[in-house]
Parts: sequence; C-alpha cells; structure tokens
Amino acid sequence: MVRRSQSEKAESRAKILESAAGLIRANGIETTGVSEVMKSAGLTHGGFYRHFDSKDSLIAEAISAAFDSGLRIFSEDHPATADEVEEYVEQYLSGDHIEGLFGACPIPLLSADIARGSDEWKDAFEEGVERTVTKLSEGMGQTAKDDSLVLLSALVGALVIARGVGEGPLRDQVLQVAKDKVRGLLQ
Amino acid sequence: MVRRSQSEKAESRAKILESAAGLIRANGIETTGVSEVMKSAGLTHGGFYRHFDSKDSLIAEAISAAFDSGLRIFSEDHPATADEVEEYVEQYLSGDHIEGLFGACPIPLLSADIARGSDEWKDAFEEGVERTVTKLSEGMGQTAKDDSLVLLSALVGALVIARGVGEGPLRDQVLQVAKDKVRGLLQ
DNA sequence: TGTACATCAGTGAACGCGCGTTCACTGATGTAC
DNA sequence: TGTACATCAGTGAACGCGCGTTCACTGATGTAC
Repeated sequence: MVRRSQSEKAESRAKILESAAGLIRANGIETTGVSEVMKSAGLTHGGFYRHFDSKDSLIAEAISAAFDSGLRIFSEDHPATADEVEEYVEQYLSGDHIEGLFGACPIPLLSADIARGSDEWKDAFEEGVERTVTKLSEGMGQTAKDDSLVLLSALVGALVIARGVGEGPLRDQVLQVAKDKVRGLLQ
Repeated sequence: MVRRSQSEKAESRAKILESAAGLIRANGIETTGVSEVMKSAGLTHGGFYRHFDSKDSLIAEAISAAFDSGLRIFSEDHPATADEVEEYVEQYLSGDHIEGLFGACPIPLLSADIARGSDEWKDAFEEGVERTVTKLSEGMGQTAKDDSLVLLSALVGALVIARGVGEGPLRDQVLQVAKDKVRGLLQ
C-alpha cells in the first residue's frame, strides 16, 4: 500500500499542518525539523514535498494553524461573548497554558522567531493577531480595539515573563498582578 | 603569535560573551552557532573551549550579559530615578528598539527559547527580570513591585506583538495604546 | 461493468552542508632557578 | 637580570550527527475506452 486516495492525501496534509503547528510552538520554528513533523504526522520525511514546496511555506501555514488552535475557545459561528473572553483570559494565565506549549497561544512563543523571519511569516502572524483582537473586542462589547489591545498586551507580557522565570514566587506574583489588572479591564 | 597573556585572555572572554549576548537576541539561542560567536569576537572557533565548558554554559552567562546591556540606561551606582524610568519606557517602545535586536531587552526575545531550555538558563533569566523590576520600582518610588510588574508586562506584551506583525497600522496602534496606558501608570 | 495504463502518495537511501566538539600543533607567556 | 623549560591561548583540520532537499522506486488510485 503506497499511493493513497485524494481524500487520504487531504487528511495527511491536515495532519502535517497540525503537527507542525504544535511542534513549532513546543520546540521553536528553526529547531523543528521536517522529519520530526512528518514522524509526528505518522509519515516518513520523503513524502513531505508532495504537500508543501519547502519548510518555509509549511511554516507560513502552520502559523495560521497555530492561531486556529489558540482561538479554539471562540466559536466561528457567532461573535465572541463576554463569557468566552472571561474563559480565554482565565486559561491564558493558568499553569496548564504556561507549561503546555504544544497547543498554546502562538503570540508569546513565536513572536521572536517571526521577527527574525520573512514577511510571509509576519503576514500570517499579523492576520492571527487581528483575529484574536477581533474576538476580544467582540466579547468586550465595543467597536474600537484599543482596550482589547491593552488586554492582549497585558496577557502576552505576563505570560512571556512567567514562562521565562520558571516556577516560583516571581512567576506567581506576575500572574497574580496580571489577573488583578485584567479583571479591571473587563468591567 | 599564538598564546596570549592572562589579561588578553580575559579580554577575549569578555568579547565572546558580548558577541554571544548580542547574537542570541538577534538570531535566537539555538540558531546562534559557536563559530559565529567566535568570528564576531575576532577569533576562530577552536579556541572556544579554553573559555567555556560548552555552548550551554556560554548561553547561561550570555543571558545575564544580555540583561546588563538591556539595562544600560540605569546606573549601577545609585537607585533608579523617575527620569531614567521615563527614558527606559520611551526607548522600549521606540522603532529603534523594535528593529535593533542585537542590543534589545532580552525578555521578549529570549523568553520562548528559555521556556524550552534548562533550569540554569531560567535562573539567569529570572535574576535579570528581578534586576529589571528592581530598577523600575526604584524609579517609580515604591517598595512593592506590583506596579512595576504591571508596567513591565505592558511593555513586554506590546513589544512582542509589535515585532511579530511587521510595520503597519496595527503595529503603530499597539505601540500607541501601550504608551497611553504606561503614561497612566507613571503618574 | 471490465480492462489497460498513466498518475502520483508515500518510502527510504542519498546529497551537500553546518552544527558542537575534539585534537595535534604553534610559539609567546609565565615561572623556577 | 638571564636562562631553560613548562604552560596554555589560539589555530585550523577533522569527527559524528542531523538538517532540508532530491530521487528512484513501489503499487494502489484514477481514468480512458
């Protein structure tokens, strides 16, 4: 059994993308190998180029896929609600989100790699940030996105600091003051 | 001329460290090679192990050195002043700081790499964050560090988002709302 | 519906390349007398 | 202060290894009649 049907090919492509979206967050973009991605998708590395032109173009799509998974909480069918935003914020500053990188928000994990990368990557990242801000704005009941940008910056900044310092009182304090601050923004 | 004097060796070590501190911010930790660091320090790669046990231990010291350079604005001789903090904040959200990674604040650029790295790296990062928070607290005229953590989170979050999205209106807006928010915190 | 054949998804070996690290070597530095 | 010699900072070739990418191959899928 070697060749697969067209629908199986589409499934393979989706699996490769999902694996890549998780692995670049867990391990970093440059540090994630094509072989590793294919293995995680249950395939061997040689078939990769039937699906993508290069590692770089896989990454561009994987960045978007990472935002999809980071915005899982929000439904695509309707504008975000205040409850959804509240849940998003709570999960954002939770221990699970700090430790579990595979399905985490791509903004804190990929920003530096993308700042050093191509414009194509930046476009995918920007589109993801726009989607995130839109959902937050909807749930905060406003059209201007200033407040949701402040909220997102506060969440991202706290997570970036908390992840780098490791477990301990400093991490706890960063998360606690962020929660307090963010609660004020959601009134 | 091959062997150098003890004082020349110390100079070499300092140059290696300075090069590494800049290159890991500009290129990422895993993506920065020992040869690249040595070349940037004006040496060849073979001599590296006269100065450091491994790339990993170089990185641990380079993280601290990166914080030194990121805190250049503050004097080590006296507690930080309100003026120094104001200058720090202005530079933090400037175009030069977004684009010039070599001498930039290590927190947004290294957090993800360090979250995936060793406890030794996290210890160096935490010590650097503590130093940063201490300087900000001093300049904000307070003993509790809650407010300086909020300030630092806001700066870091805004920079992380601004760097990832590339030049354009979204970046400008993120920086603008961060400046407005931070100005409120410094009253 | 059956048959013949072109297509192509996926495999695994191979490519050139750069990585971190080791090592034999050079010759100025530092030290013992 | 001079001399003899051990030390060791720095060089550059070499190591095993994993990277992204290419390629010949396999055989089920899809298509033309």
